Amino acid sequence: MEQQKFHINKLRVSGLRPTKQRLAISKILFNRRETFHFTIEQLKKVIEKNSKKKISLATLYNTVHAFKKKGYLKEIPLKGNQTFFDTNTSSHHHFYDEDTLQLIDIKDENISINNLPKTPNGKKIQDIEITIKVASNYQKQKDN
Amino acid sequence: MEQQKFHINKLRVSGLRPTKQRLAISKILFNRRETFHFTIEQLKKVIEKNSKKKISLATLYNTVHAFKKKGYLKEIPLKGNQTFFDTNTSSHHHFYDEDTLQLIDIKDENISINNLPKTPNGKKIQDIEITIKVASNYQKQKDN
DNA sequence: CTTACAGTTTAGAATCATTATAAACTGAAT
DNA sequence: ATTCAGTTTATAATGATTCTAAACTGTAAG
Ligand SMILES: [Mn+2]
Ligand SMILES: [Mn+2]
Ligand SMILES: [Zn+2]
Ligand SMILES: [Zn+2]
Repeated sequence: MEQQKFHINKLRVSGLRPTKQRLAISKILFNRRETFHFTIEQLKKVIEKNSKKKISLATLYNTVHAFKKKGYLKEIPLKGNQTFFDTNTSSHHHFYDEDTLQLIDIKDENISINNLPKTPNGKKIQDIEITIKVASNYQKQKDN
Repeated sequence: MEQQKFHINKLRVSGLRPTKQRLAISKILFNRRETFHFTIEQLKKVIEKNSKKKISLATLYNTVHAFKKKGYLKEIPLKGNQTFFDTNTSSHHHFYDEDTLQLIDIKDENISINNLPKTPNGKKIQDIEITIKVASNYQKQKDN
């Protein structure tokens, strides 16, 4: 288990105790080649499949927010009842598939916005993240 | 009251009975020169100021959703606990002031996105709306 | 190896925006 | 005036998230 040590160290460095729960969640979130986009509810299901001991919902919330605070996760601004998290913490854009409710990273670094108007007086831009809703054409638009 | 007739007609044409409540809400929403961005809670407060008879919260929700369905309001995709509505129903972009929690229309028609990557297979773009978060520079970024 | 304790986990309660329910009310057609 | 579908309303229900306070545990010190 080389990964194990890696995650333990990462947690220690962050001032977070490497508990069983945090390690289990770390493995599921960060032992991946691809970006992982998820809601807490989705994460719960993955945990229930992969882990024998159950982790309480409160701990899932606690841990995900702790990871976010430490910069290991990003929260994705998306309207809807549930909040999305993203293991890709760089500033980037998304397609949002309204059929499957899945986020898809836009890897193209060349995407750009032109002719941006001046920002309101005394304000600075904090963040620009574009979410492009896509769906199968024939379907009715969601009543979101 | 020319406006009154206008709103009554608009409601009738839409297949909505022109009730006292709907007329009161119509006046507040649509007798404006500027776009109005609001949450239900904000609308409730404006109503309470301007109208002697109170309108139940359920009716506010019902009416706003009815107006949205008829195309007189747009729901703005914005993360957060409360949903925003917009009297400007055209496709357009926003600044979101994180200090005041206010939406501001971007009127510049020339804004454009360049180098958009191809959409996922079999999917069509439904909507692109950009929300640019702004805030006073000196402030800490919101823990949204 | 024990002890001690801050940090962590947990079940369950609380919160809060929104939606559902079902009874009372009302606009408007007859 | 009568009638009834459409509407309003108080209230309950829902569902995601946060809070609470008690039990537990990683680890530093002895
Ligand atoms: Mn809605
Ligand atoms: Mn959060
Ligand atoms: Zn992403
Ligand atoms: Zn607008």
